Amino acid sequence: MKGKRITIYDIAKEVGIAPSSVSKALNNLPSVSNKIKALVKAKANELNYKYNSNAANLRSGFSRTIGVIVPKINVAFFSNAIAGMEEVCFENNHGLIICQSDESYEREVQCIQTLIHQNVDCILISLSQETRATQHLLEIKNNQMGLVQFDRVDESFASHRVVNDNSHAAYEAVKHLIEQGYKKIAFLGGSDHLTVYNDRKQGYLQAIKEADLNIPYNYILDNEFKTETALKAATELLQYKDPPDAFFTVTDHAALGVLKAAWSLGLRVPDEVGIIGFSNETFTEVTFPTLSSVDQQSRNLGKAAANMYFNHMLAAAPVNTVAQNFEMQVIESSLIVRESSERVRAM
Amino acid sequence: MKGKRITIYDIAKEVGIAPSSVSKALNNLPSVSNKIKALVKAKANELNYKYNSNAANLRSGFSRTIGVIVPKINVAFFSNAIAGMEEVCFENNHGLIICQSDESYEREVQCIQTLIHQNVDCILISLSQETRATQHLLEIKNNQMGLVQFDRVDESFASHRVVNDNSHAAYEAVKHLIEQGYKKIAFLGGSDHLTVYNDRKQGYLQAIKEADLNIPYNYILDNEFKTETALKAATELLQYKDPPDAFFTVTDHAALGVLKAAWSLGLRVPDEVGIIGFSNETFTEVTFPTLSSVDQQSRNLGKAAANMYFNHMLAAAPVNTVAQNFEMQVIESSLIVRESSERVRAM
DNA sequence: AATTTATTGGCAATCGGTTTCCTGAATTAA
DNA sequence: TTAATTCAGGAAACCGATTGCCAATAAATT
Repeated sequence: MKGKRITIYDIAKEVGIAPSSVSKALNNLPSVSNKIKALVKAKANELNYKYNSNAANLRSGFSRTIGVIVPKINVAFFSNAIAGMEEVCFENNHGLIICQSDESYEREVQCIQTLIHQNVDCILISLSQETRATQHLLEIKNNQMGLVQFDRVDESFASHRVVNDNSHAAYEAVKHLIEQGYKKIAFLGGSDHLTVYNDRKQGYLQAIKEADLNIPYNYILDNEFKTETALKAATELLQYKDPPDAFFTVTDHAALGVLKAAWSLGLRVPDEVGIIGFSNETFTEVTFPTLSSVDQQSRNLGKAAANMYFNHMLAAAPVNTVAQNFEMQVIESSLIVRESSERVRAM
Repeated sequence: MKGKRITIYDIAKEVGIAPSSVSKALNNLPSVSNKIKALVKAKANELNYKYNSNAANLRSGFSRTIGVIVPKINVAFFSNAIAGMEEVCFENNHGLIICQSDESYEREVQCIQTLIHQNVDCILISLSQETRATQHLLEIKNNQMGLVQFDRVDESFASHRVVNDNSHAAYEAVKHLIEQGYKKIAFLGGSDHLTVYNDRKQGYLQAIKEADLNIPYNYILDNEFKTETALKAATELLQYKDPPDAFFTVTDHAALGVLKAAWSLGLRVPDEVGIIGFSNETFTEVTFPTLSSVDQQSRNLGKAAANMYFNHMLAAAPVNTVAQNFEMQVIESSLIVRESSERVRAM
């Protein structure tokens, strides 16, 4: 740190008024005349003054910064969500600090510590795969900071939330498969302690039930959300004497695994095997055939999460801190029908 | 802001020593005994003390935070680079603030202002498409903050830099095409004021020249880095009476466009048309056929950019501020050969 | 035993805005 | 004209950690 930074004291001296008045002028407070305001602003500009948010934050208690913790920053869903958050923060003149837990509970706890030290005003978090406890979330609240859970949330922990309509989206997806004439629809799920995956499973089950389909129990698998494992699982299922004629998977990566399995077994998609994945990853548009998927509106979800803070927590006076009621927003997903699930009308 | 935050004063009172000693103990400074250190740390833990970085930063001048500005956060290359930076920052106990310029010069300037206000110690930046001037970069230096340009850099502006070996990588890619027997290799480039794209073009040209191939000038196009435009351009080129037999494109998206063009014209890839893209996007693995591409080691690049600060700027005493010599690191890319460029040995 | 040298810990200033309280002047009301 | 009310702007405390300097005690040296 070398060169002297321009401060409000420098401006005050130049203009010939008190530092406190400079502060008031720069913040457009009413107790200072327009003439002075203009003078101060002009001089600030002239001297190329940069206000020091550390100083301001220290005094005011607000950092005008919010933090976000995601499992993986380079997963399309999360990076899009972050892009949305960043947009909203920028509009509201707030900074955004990003941390990734790398799907580790321990890292997640560390991230929260870091953000507490940084004194962020609010934390937006999507839980890691490993996370079961919520002790660390409690600490956020103990430090008087805002908290918004998004996507991978713990429903038992009271806080504002933004989630997808996972169950309903899955229901629609499976219903679409049924409408296309598929009757033996297998399910490849995720870690079942994560509600996002579990909700998708419920949606699947509901659609199956409504259509009164008879699905063998071994068509319904958990923990098959990666390409490789899904490839293996699908290959096995498809070689049964009574194989599934369609797959609904909780991730696009799993859908890709199924596609590869069908391919290597010489089965035609969608004629002999229908496939729908989840998340609408970029690659779903370029596989052969292209993969149907559920689009989660991740960018909007991110915007909604950030707005949860700006609309419901920043302004809101902390009146009834005891009987708080938390907002819960559901972002609608939409089914993107591509080739892998649309049978040519040759029934 | 409600509940009182625990400060070093609280700890001091409880332990019965001065606040300054608490600070020294917590920072492991030598002028405090181990006994006191243990006492202080135990008490800090007990009281659940969180240190306030705003206060510390204000006094010390360092924020232990670095800022990164990228054109788009949700582009695989950048989100991976950011993931790498985040990792390095985390290891070094620094925060990372992320901003996106959205390919706009104006936004880029605003991002820099924001980061200056936040008082970050260093800014890592990859320039937007629109950016031509570097006035705003100068301001970073005027504010005594570190600056590292990465990927999309302005070579005329003196600063630390981390880039890919774009030219060489392109050269290798085109050489590979030539080795596969392609003779009429077209080039789809990017905005030519960006050195990254221009370097790739130079590498292409060099390989062409060395092989003494005769390429019609209209095979070499700029500003064709998106899927749609590349699709159109390739369709046109492929319908010439003397069409290209291969394409080298500066992005994978353009490569995808070419693939689609070949497809719709009924041309077989790689037999009749060879294709190599750039960036190794996720989707290159799942197209039909799969796309060869250049992997940029984006995560490593991000780590290198962040380490540039930790290794060369943080420790380095600002001795010869005038005759500074800037580090320039080149990250090696590697060619990933997939189906789209590997002709079955049927020559 | 006396004096020099280390070691340990405290005092107080400091970073740069923010905010409360207060004063003197200007405006309005009586 | 005098008293009451506004209003613009200033003085100073404050946020919480850091750090240079100093004092007191302990240790080492002669």
